[in-house]
Amino acid sequence: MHAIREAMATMHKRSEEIPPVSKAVESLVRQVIAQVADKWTMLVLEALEEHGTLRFTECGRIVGGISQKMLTKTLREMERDGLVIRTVHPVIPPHVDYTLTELGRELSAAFCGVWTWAETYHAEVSAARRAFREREEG
Amino acid sequence: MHAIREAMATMHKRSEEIPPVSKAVESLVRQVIAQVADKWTMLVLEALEEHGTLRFTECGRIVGGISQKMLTKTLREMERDGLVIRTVHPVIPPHVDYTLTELGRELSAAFCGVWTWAETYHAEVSAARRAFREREEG
DNA sequence: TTCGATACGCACCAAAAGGAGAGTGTCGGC
DNA sequence: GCCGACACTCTCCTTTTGGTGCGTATCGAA
Repeated sequence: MHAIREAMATMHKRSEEIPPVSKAVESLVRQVIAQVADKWTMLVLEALEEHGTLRFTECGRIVGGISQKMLTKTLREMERDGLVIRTVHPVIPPHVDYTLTELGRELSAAFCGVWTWAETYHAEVSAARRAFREREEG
Repeated sequence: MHAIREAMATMHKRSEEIPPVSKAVESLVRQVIAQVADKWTMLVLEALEEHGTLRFTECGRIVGGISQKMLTKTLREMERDGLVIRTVHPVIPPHVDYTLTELGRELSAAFCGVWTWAETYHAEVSAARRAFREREEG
């Protein structure tokens, strides 16, 4: 918080010509990015994009390696941000469906480039990491 | 770990026709994604893409709200993953330059869609969040 | 009658993320 | 002679992330 205020103060000092509106928008964009650029969010987004409507346990199984706690949290945040719709069927045993909204589908499409990048360059990243480790050690 | 092994076992059971190679690749891709889909990494990537070569303090100022500790860590990880090149000029006071590699520039381009999404839809996200809060409280 | 299935909530705990502030080393300017 | 500049590192602290395991409600099946 202190750091943010300091940064704000610094920005204020040296950005007299930049309109103050962009600052508020940028802050919002950053906030949205920070919540959306999350490992689990990306994985759940992918799962829902690929499989359409999913139930809680099913979603967890497809994502893989996620605990119930994190799955609940991630889905709740996505629901709150308007990325998924949660539909409760009041039957027994309980039945809850999760589906992407249009907003969620748009975000999934936006992340597509990152997935492609990772698929294309993961070998290069591995190589860079090996080279770095050898440089440090050798 | 247990959850992962369970998921693996489940996957194995129901994916006899899927080649096992894709599993290793997917694991790598996920690992890369998890490290790259980070708030600070995205912000530093943006700063370097927009401003070209940057020095340490300069980079921190442009990103805004990042502590030295996190800036150091983020830049080191990006260097390790082959996203930036760190050039030390042995002068006094010290002078260190950070520049994106081709890999980094590609990733930055890949993230472009997410930035555009955030800029386009941040108002919708805010609205969804307000609606959610009212639903919960009211 | 007890068990399993579903979609969680809650409590407890470990690890990681992240911030604040102090220290470092050397030089040139005041 | 002391301060500031730069690019950090180190320590201490709080907050967040994430995992594990237990509890819950209800019904139908064994």
